[in-house]
Amino acid sequence: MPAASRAAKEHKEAVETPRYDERETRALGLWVVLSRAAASVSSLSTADIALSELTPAEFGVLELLYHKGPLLLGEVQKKVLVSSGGVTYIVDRLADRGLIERRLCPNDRRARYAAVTRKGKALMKQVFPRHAKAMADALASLNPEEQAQAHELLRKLGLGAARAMGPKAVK
Amino acid sequence: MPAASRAAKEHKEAVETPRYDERETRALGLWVVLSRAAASVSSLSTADIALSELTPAEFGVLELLYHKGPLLLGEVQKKVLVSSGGVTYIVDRLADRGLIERRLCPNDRRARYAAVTRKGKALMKQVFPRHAKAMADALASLNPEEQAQAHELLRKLGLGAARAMGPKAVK
DNA sequence: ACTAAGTCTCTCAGTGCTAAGACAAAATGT
DNA sequence: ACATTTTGTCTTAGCACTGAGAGACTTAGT
Repeated sequence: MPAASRAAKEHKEAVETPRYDERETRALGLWVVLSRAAASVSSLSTADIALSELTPAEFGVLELLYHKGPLLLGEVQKKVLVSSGGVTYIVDRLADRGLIERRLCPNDRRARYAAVTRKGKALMKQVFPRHAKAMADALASLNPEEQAQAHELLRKLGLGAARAMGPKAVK
Repeated sequence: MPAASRAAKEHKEAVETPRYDERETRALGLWVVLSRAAASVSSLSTADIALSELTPAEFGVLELLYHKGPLLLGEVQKKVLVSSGGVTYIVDRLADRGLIERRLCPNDRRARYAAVTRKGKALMKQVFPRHAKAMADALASLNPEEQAQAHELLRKLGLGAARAMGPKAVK
């Protein structure tokens, strides 16, 4: 963008946007419905997951490993957005129940893989389809077209917000 | 992803990826971007609120009382979606810091009002505008039109999900 | 009146998580 | 070769909640 037209645009906004806080009102309103929608859907998701005697975070890790195969704990952490201590805790619990197991990493003696056991696979095979259906039902108030629109908007929003918080990784 | 290439990709580690129907795939994908977007925006919100030495829940209660005036604790609970024990806890903390105070209810001796003190008002007066701006920035990757679309879709989604979980109040 | 049921707040034990730091191993620089 | 920095996981302490229940009070039914 040429400097001249940018300056023109800035001038224009400064002049023609007297109600500066309309932007904020709109944003706050959107943030309210966003967090409420997420909370409601999350509540349905959690309720379904609880039927399997798992917490959402446990389910998240188990499902991740089920669909992606064995992963290093650090990779798991990046995917599920939990602190490093949290990953250890969750993996401990799943391992105690025999649903996953830790494996040594041949190239790096600090690292550990987490891998779903046969028991874990059996559980997911039984539980995941029901969960998928529960989520489809939870979002059914939007028709496919609307879901596609929402998906695109939220993707954009999520990326923008993630960028805005900088590369601030979860520790 | 075409079924053929997915099958080829799976060959590596014997990961079982049964085919789910399109409705469920779409719903799961939407749920992922929804929760990620909410998490990112929430993270920005929390970071801003933390500058005032408040947790998000404390800020939520304080802001609610600031804008709506004194409310019974039960009313507060309904608005901020926290358990009854949580409301007591949060109100305790805000009251300890002198930002709000409890008041007797003339008509019902069980009930208590929570009301923002002068100190609490002063804090909000100083902090809220900055927070509003922070949220506007956090959502700025969507233009006003897109924000309006997202608002409408999320409102619909949230209402549908809330209805689906029945009148299951927070205890 | 009296009882039963409902409502409002608070208590308390328990939980899933975070943050900070410790430790070991690996990568990088010198 | 060695020192430094970085990386990957685990440990520990602590926190912001939740859930179940109790006590105090009100309301409704008889």
